[in-house]
Amino acid sequence: MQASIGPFTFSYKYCKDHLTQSLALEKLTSSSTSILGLDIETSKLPEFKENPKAGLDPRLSKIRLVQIYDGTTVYIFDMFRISAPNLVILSTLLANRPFIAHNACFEIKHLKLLLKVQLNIECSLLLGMLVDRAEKSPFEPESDEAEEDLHYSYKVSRGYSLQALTYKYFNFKIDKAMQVSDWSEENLSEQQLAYAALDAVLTFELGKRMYKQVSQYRMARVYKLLRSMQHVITDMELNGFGFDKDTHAELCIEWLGKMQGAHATCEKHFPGVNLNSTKQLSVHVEKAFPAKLVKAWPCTETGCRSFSKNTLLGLPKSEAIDSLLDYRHWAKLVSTYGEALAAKIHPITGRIHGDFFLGETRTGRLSARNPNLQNMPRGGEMRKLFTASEEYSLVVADFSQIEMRVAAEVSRDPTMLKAFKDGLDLHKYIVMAVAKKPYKSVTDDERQLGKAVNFGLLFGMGAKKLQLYAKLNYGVTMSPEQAEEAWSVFHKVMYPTYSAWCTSQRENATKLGYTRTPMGKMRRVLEDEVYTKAVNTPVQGGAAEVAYCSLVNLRNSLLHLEMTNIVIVNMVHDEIILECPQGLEDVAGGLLISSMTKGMLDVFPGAEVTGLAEASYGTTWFNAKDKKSRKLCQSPSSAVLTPVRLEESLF
DNA sequence: GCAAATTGCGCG
DNA sequence: AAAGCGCGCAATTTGC
Repeated sequence: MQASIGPFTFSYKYCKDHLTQSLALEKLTSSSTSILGLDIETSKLPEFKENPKAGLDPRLSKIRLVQIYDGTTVYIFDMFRISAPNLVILSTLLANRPFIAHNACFEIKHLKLLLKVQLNIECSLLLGMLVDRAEKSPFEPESDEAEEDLHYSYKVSRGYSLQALTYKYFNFKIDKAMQVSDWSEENLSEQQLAYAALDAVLTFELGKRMYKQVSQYRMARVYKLLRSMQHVITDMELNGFGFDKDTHAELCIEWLGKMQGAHATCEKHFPGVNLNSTKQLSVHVEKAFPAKLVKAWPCTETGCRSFSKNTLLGLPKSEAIDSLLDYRHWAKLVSTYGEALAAKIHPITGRIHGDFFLGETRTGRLSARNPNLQNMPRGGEMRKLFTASEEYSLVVADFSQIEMRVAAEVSRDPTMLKAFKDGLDLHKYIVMAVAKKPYKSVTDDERQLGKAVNFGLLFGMGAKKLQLYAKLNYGVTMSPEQAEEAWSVFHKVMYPTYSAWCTSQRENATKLGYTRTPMGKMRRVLEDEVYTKAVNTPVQGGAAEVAYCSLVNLRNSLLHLEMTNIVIVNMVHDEIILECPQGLEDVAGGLLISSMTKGMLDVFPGAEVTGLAEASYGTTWFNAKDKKSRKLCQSPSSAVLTPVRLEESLF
C-alpha cells in the first residue's frame, strides 16, 4: 500500500502470512540500507488487561507488530501470525542489522525478553534530547493552536515524543487518534497499519537529521556512550531488585504506629492542624507561638513561612518542633516507602523493577522512577529489604570521592592530584589544612567537617551558607570566622588552581552560552546560572560519565566471559550493585573494580586510580555495605580485564 | 474538577 | 555583590 501522511510518502506491506513474510524478509535481508527504522506494537496479556501500564512491560504483554523501514517500504510483521521458520529469520535479521527506534530501550527490552534478541540500535529520543540541550533557545510551538494542543508541545513526554520532534523538524502534526490503538484485535484497520508504519519512518527520518546535528555539536562520542548504556539500563530494568515483601509489610505497620504516635504528640502543640499543610501550620504558629519567634521565622523564596527540616532545626529547640519533625519522619516513610512501594512489586517476578532514564538530567546523570531506586533511605531498615535471591549474593562497589577526583582531573589542580597520588583522603586533607593539624590525627568526626567543606565549596558555596550547611547536613558547628577561614584555605591556600579553573569555566560559559561535560555533552546556561552551573556540570557530569563507562565495560566483560549469572541490579550515581551466585563474589567484585578503574581511565586517561573503588558483598543491600558484617572482595587480577570499546555508530 | 505550582524530603 | 549541584515522589494549594 502507498501512504502519504503529511510530508511523508512511503509504501507499507502488511505481512500476515507465511508467503508475504518470506518475501519481505528476503527483501530486507538483501537490502543494502545501512540502517533500518524499527518500531513495535505490543498488546497486553488478557490477564493484565486492567493494568494500564501492562503494555509497556514485556512480562505482561506480547509483541503484536514489528515494523521495519528500509528507506522506501515499511514491512509490518504480524507476530500473532508469524510462522516458526520466519520467526527465526526475523530474529536473525534483528540481531544482525543496525536499527534505529524512538525510545529504543522499549524495543530492546521486549525483543531481549520475548525473542532473546540483542539489538544493535540507535535511539532518536536520545538524539533529540542531546540536540535540544545544545540548542540556544528551546523549541517552542508558536501558534495558539499548538499551545492548546499540548500533545505537540515540549511539555508532553518531557518534550521528546515522536510527535513533538516531528512537529519540530517537519512542522507536521501527527493525528494522535491512532496512539491508543488496541493492538490485540484480530483484524487491524488500514489506518492502524498506516500509522504503525509511520512511526518506523519517523524515527528513521528524524534520526538521520538529528545525528547530523549531534555530530556538528561534537557530541557524537557522548552519544555513543549513552547508546551503549541503553543495554545496561534495560538489563537493570529487566533484572529488577529482590525485595522482602513480608518484612516490608511488617515495617509498614510499625511506621504507621510511629506516625500515629507522633501525630498524637503534635496534637498537643498544633491542635486541629493538618501537619502536612505549611499553610495551616503557618496560621497556627502566628496565633499561638511567641511573637518574638514568629517575627524572626525564616521564609521560603515566595515569602511564605518555611517549615522545612532545615528551618526547624535552626529554631530554638522545643517539644513542639521535635514532635513535628518526628511526625514528618514517619509520614515520609509511610507515604513514599510504604504501600506505594509495595504496589511496585512485580506480579510475576516478585521483584522491584524501576525505570531508568538516560536523557533527562541537565548534567547527564541517570534518573530513575517507578519507583526511584536511587533514593531509598539509608537509615532504618529500608535497605535490608532489598535482597539477593536464595543462593545469591549482592556485590556492591562505590567510587571513592569521585567528584573530587573529577574536579582534580578537569582542573589539573596539582595539590588535589598529588593528594590522590599519595593515596590521601581529601575530606581529611582539607581538615588538616583548615584545623592546622597533622593529617594522621584527623578523626572520623572531623572528616564530616571535611565533607561539608569539600561538597559545599567545590561548587561555589559562600562562607555563610557553608556554616549553616555544615551544621544541618553534617552536624558540625562552625563559627562565622571558621567558615570564612575554611573558604579561604580551600580557595587560596590549598586549591588555587581549582579556583582559577572555576573562574575560567565561568568566563567560557558566559562567552559561549553553554558548558560541556568531559565527554562533550552540552548544557546551555543562562548568565545568572553560570556561576555555579559552569563548574557543577563538568564535575557532576564527568562523574556520571565515569560511571557509565564502568557499567558498559562491566557488561562487555560479562558478555565476553559469558557470565550471564552475574547481573546488574541497580546503580546510584557512584555505586553499582550486582547480583551473583554465592561463591562468585570475588569474581564479580573483581570484574566490578576493574571495570570501574577502566571507566575512570576511559574518561580521564592517565588518571590516578589507586583507592578509586572498593567492593563488598552480603545478602542484602544493607549487609553488603555494613561496616560490621561486610566482606571485602579481593583486588582484581588483570586477566579479567577485557579491552574497552564503544561500538561505532552506524550513521 | 483537573493540572500546575509549591513545599518538603528521600538519595547522590 | 553574591551565588553548592543533580534528581523523583507525595501532599496541599492554587489556577483555570
